[in-house]
Order: sequence, then C-alpha cells, then structure tokens
Amino acid sequence: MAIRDAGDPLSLTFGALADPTRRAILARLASGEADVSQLMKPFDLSQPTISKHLAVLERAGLVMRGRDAQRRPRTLVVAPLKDADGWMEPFRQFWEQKFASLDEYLRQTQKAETPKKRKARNTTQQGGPR
Amino acid sequence: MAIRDAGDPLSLTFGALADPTRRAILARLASGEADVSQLMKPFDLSQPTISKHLAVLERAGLVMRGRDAQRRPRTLVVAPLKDADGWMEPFRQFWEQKFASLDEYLRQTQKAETPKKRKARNTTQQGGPR
DNA sequence: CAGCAATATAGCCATATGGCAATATAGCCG
DNA sequence: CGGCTATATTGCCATATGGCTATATTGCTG
Repeated sequence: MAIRDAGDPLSLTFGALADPTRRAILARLASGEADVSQLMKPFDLSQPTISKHLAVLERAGLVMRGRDAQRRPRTLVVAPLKDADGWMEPFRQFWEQKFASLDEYLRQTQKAETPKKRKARNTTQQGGPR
Repeated sequence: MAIRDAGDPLSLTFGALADPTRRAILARLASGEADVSQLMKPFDLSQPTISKHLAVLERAGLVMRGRDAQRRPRTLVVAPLKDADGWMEPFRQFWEQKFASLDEYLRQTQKAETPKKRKARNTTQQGGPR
C-alpha cells in the first residue's frame, strides 16, 4: 500500500510501518545492524525492491546508513518509533483495563439507554470507543 | 501520503495512522462518537475529503459507522490500535531506559572499538539501535 | 587495470490515497 | 410531496509507494 507523504514526521513513521516487509526489516535491525544482502534473505523480493523499502525507512528516519567497504549496513533508529508510540499513549487507557468493569458498565448502560430516535439530538454526543 | 494496501490488518492500521487528519479524527473520537459534520469542523477540507478519510479509517477497522436519521455517527474502535501498539512492544525496551546507563555504556564501547576497516567481516554484525 | 561483489538508480506499470467540485442518496419535516 | 440537511458517490488530477528488470556505481582484490 502506498502512502501519500503528509510531510510530518509522525505520518512518515506510520507510513513506513504500513508494510510487512519494512516492519520485518525493523524487527531484524532491532537485534543489530545488517547490510542489504542480509536484510534481503528472508524475503522473496528483488534487491532493488529491498533498497526501495530501506529508502522509505530512511526517509522516515527509522534507519541510518553506515558504510563498510561497498556495504551500507543499516542501523535501527528508535526515536521515530518512540514518537509513534507516544502518539498512541492517550489511547492505551482504552485497553489497559485498569477500571474495566466500571467503565464497561457505564458504557454499556449508557448505550442501552440511548433511545433509537429522538427529536432533540445531543449536539455533543458521548459514548466511549469499543 | 497514499498507502499501498499490503492487505494485512497491521498495515492497514499503520497506513490509516499515516495522515494527520485521520489521527486528529481518531483523537476526536476518543472522547465520544461524532458525525461527519462535527468531524469536519476542525479542518479546512471538503466534506467528501473527510468522508474519504473516514472510509480509510473504516477499512482499517478503526471506526464503526452508526446511524441516527440521516447522520452516520462514527465510533472509535481501539482493537486495531491495540494491535499496532502491540507490534511496538518489543521496541519499547530501547527507550524505556531501565538499564540505560549499562546499555549505553556497552553500546558506546563496542562502537568505539569497531575498527574502521577489517578484512574479515563479521557476518553476524551486532550493535544495538540508536 | 580487470573483475567481482554489494548497492544504488533509472525506467515502467499498477494501485491507493488525498483533494476538489458536482451530483446522487437518505431521511426529516412542514 | 417538496425542500432542506447530512452524507455518500463519481469523476479527475497528482503523488508515493511496491515490484521488476536492466544498468550504473562503488570499492575490494588480484
């Protein structure tokens, strides 16, 4: 899936993560740097294709390119991942069931009590996410 | 930025998050359901454009479409977010400085001791991410 | 320098956004 | 039913992948 460059770092990061091959590459790099040849092995993709994926990762700042003779070992850079993770932060409360029972209760209750149709609609609708 | 559909759920999710407008919409929905008109307000985008963004979010399963007369209130669905968050899990250790000082020390040391050029290269390169 | 190895680039083709304006639907309401 | 409101659909145009093959670069090495 192709991602349209929204320009901002977070978008670039999430965009880079929107592909299984790139995610696998990042996972591999998490255990240490690796050159293109090594990164290619796990996939049935051409070398240029891998290089292209690496280019996307680099543009997102998730990977750094080093050099060792004619090799260009890639290194993982977690800063962008940290930021992406940070964006999720506020949402985490929804599945970290710390107050699950109560929340769930209130939510379900509220849901059930909402009439199917009403003349006066609540401009400011409430009701938590699923 | 356009995302190429890699098919898998995680890719769809990350792809959906790869746009500031969509992220803002999700943030808004985190505080309760809202219809298209409400979701439109914060942006200087046409209604069809917002609907398109919502379509992307729906395809990723991040949003559910309800109905109230001619309105189609959207509700946040956090399951996909949770999965995305789960993917990041393994990487979190890199910035949760639990063993920061030691790790940092080992990493820096190792880095410094790596000779610029060597005849026999380590096929299995090591060295943590930045 | 010649040759090989490891990558990067340059096309090429296809699809999924990202935006917009115009138009079609869906559903109240008087 | 006619009108109005809220959304969805339909083109249209542009860009960024995602893949490939062919070709250019880079950098050892004999």
